[in-house]
Amino acid sequence: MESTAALISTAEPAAQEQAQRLLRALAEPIRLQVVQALQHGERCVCDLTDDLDLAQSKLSFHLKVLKEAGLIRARQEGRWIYYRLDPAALIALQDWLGQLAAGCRTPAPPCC
Amino acid sequence: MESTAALISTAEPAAQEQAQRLLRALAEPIRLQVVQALQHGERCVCDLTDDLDLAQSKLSFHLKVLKEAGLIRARQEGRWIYYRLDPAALIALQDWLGQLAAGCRTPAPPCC
DNA sequence: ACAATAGATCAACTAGAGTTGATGGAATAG
DNA sequence: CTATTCCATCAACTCTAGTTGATCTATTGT
Repeated sequence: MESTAALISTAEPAAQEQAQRLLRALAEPIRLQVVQALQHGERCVCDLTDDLDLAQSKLSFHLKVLKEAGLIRARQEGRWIYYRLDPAALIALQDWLGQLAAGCRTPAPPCC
Repeated sequence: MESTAALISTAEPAAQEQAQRLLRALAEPIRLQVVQALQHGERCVCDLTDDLDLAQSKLSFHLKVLKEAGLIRARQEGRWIYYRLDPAALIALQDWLGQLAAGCRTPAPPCC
């Protein structure tokens, strides 16, 4: 499960797929809170359950989604598991949005 | 329904709300296709139904979601309605992601 | 006025994502 | 070894978001 962050472009279909995965992962209230909670550094799951006042099972579910999307990474230390954001994923999505925004400055085509 | 694109910041709760709305709107396959189809300029609904091979009702539903999120804008001309991307919304989301990415460079705090 | 076309809206249905509570595995403490 | 803590996983349930087909409004053409 390595980072595919670099090759994002609105043209390539693989890029669209990655953008989609990142967007779907981020587009959920709890997962957005998790991402914000990780904004300033690593947190273990027990910290996050306290911070966000979530059932452990629920948090674990959302962490898995974020991890599979490539947005966060896990590191085990003793019996704790520390999660952290992967900036590359965020930047990849940022670039993808930038390309979209850049594109819509061109003149409109005629219709029908 | 004016643009609130400018005031996005990961700190403010209003910013989180806007980011959430934009993310939820983009995180759907058909809506992502619509956004891509609008990438290079305005299109009317009839063009989009052809381009994406969608039922008119279905497309209309997704256009409404995108519009309510502030990602697209509509313009009527005769009996056609032209939709276009709002670059400000894309850029706002882009900035929001940039702040997240910038934050996760700080050192990790201790746990438990 | 009438017919035709573009597009929005609505109600009923469907499917998938998220929730919940319980169980299981791994690491540590005693 | 046993008990405990941290976390992942699973099955059953719930609920919201998207789909579908029909209907409604507005605009244009004849």
